[in-house]
Amino acid sequence: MVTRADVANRAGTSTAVVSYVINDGPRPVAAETRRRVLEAIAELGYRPNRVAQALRGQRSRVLGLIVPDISNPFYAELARVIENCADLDGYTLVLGNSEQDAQRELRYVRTFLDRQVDGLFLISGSSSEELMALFSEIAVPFILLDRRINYASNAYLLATDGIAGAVMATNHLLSLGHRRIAALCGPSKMPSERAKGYIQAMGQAGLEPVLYHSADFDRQSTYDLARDILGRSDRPSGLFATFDLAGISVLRAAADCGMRIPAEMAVVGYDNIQEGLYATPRLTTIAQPTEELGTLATRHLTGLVEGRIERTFGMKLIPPRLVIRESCGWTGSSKGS
Amino acid sequence: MVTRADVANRAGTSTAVVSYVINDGPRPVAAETRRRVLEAIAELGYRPNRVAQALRGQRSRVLGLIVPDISNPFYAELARVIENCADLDGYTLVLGNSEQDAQRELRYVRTFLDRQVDGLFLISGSSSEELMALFSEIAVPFILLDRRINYASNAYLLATDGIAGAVMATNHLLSLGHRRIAALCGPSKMPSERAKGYIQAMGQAGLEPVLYHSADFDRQSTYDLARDILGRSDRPSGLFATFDLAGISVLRAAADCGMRIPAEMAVVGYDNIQEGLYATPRLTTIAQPTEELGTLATRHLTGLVEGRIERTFGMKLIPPRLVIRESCGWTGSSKGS
DNA sequence: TTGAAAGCGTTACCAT
DNA sequence: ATGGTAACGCTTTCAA
Repeated sequence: MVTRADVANRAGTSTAVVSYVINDGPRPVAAETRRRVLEAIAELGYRPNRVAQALRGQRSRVLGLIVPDISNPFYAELARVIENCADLDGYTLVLGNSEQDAQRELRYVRTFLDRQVDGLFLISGSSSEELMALFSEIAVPFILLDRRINYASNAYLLATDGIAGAVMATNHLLSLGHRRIAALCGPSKMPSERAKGYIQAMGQAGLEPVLYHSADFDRQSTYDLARDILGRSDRPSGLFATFDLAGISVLRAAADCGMRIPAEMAVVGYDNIQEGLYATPRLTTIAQPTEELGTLATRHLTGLVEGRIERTFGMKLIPPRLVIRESCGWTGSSKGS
Repeated sequence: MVTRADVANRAGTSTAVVSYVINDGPRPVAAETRRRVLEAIAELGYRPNRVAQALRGQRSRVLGLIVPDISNPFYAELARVIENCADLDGYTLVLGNSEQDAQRELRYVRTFLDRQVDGLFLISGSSSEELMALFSEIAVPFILLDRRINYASNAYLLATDGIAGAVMATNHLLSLGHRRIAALCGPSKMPSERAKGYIQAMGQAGLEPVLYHSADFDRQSTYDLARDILGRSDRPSGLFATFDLAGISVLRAAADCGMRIPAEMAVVGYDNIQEGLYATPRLTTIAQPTEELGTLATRHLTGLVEGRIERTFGMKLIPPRLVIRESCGWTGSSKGS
């Protein structure tokens, strides 16, 4: 490994001066000396050791991202945006799959902290209570993403407005004339904003909410639940799947039950993952602006890290939007995207 | 930050001894001293700084993963397996999206190397020639994953046998009676093993291969291409999509053209991403054993890193397997999974 | 059995 | 304008 000392040696100067030219400061270097240093760097193919820099300075230029499951398309799409954005700002991303497990989340937070990450993105699958213990440990800027937590603490939260989105979804079904509308949610131990929005909209319409909970957030368990729901005699005519993966499972389950969508049942999803646009029928859904969410999150976090932004605690809710496609029938108002 | 010195202080001993108890060596510690140290660690909540450890030792316990695009389900699923496996072995994963760009791959390799990763997984989107420059820079154990590269160098390659898989796919179509079989491939600048296998199988059957190339590996461009193919008067009766994302685009395009699958056209995909099992119709495909691939890759890389495995250059090809579902019609032989 | 100290590659302060 | 050097937190050798 070629080190700074080698460069200094070759350029006939000291390591301090090499630092000055590399970092353009904190002190000036004579033009001629700078030239020699640059030359030595090029000749030796020297590149600074980031680990040493991280140890010495306070900055590693590494950001941590903890997601429940990277193979879930929504998180994968978000991770892509964040990684790209971070890379643009000169940050490297370390990744952790928490599997919705509070213990694992905590473990990753610690590991990342021990690795001196400059900041942390956390898409938590845990409840607010479980998170409290975690919060107090996080000594770097961090952003809670996507899942709305009942934080009483030092977090900055960035998400789409789940209540508003769910209200939109439910109202869309309502506007299409449906009255027996159910919601397909994830595991019940995690009451979501989306369920709340659905309940609220149903209440406003004077209707009784019906919630179904899947065992997990994956395809298999949502498919199983969907089969179950579709097989019931009191099955709803409109279904709000609180995440697209579940919505797509419903599509599949309906096909397997010989039930046509949207003719015999309307389905709205939530997230707007790419897959929904290619599903058959195309899934009507509530769009989270993934690009915007990821970009804002990264900008904010790097801003915090670099001290360009004042560390304010609070949250920013991005308005979701309804994307009308085929799974609820046409209203003729939009073609969707 | 609580450091080793604080612990030593509190325990009334030296930092060396603290090291000995933490690392269980390299030298023994008296039971009583060890007790005091452990106590101090617990009381102070001390955790070793991994950056300092990495700088001092030669090991960072970080592995790099470079994928073309983490939002591609196949890579996301693979990344998940790798991350889990690495975590089990005590390694943290850093992630890079290369976007199939040789320049970006090189940039990530360098960045990761500068961060002292212990090893590297590379799923390259580049040609063998472009990679040569890159290979020579990699000074740590590394594994080429999934894409078969014409390496002449120091890489260990782990992939499913693309030729065998493509032959399987083509033969399946052939066995169903199809004669006009085309292959839908990714960008032509990247001739794939899969295309070769298809050509080979067609040749063996005395048939003329027909290759179509999409502009990119994403859904949009494969969908566009599929529309184009389906609209042709000389359209094939069987289509081999060399990756599932493309296969699913074909499904969608067919629905939009009013063409029924498998009745009017048979489709086989490749990769066996989860999505294919929930698509309508369910996609018949060639399965890459993602779990096995990721596990083997990680085991091998950590083995290399830890010197448990001799560094042999070469490749390991895992046999793919045909998963028969609905998109080619039934042969009655298997129900698929 | 344990303490002191060198050294990993940087950075930045104190000198000159 | 530049050289020397301490310090970042850790590991391990050398001495005791």
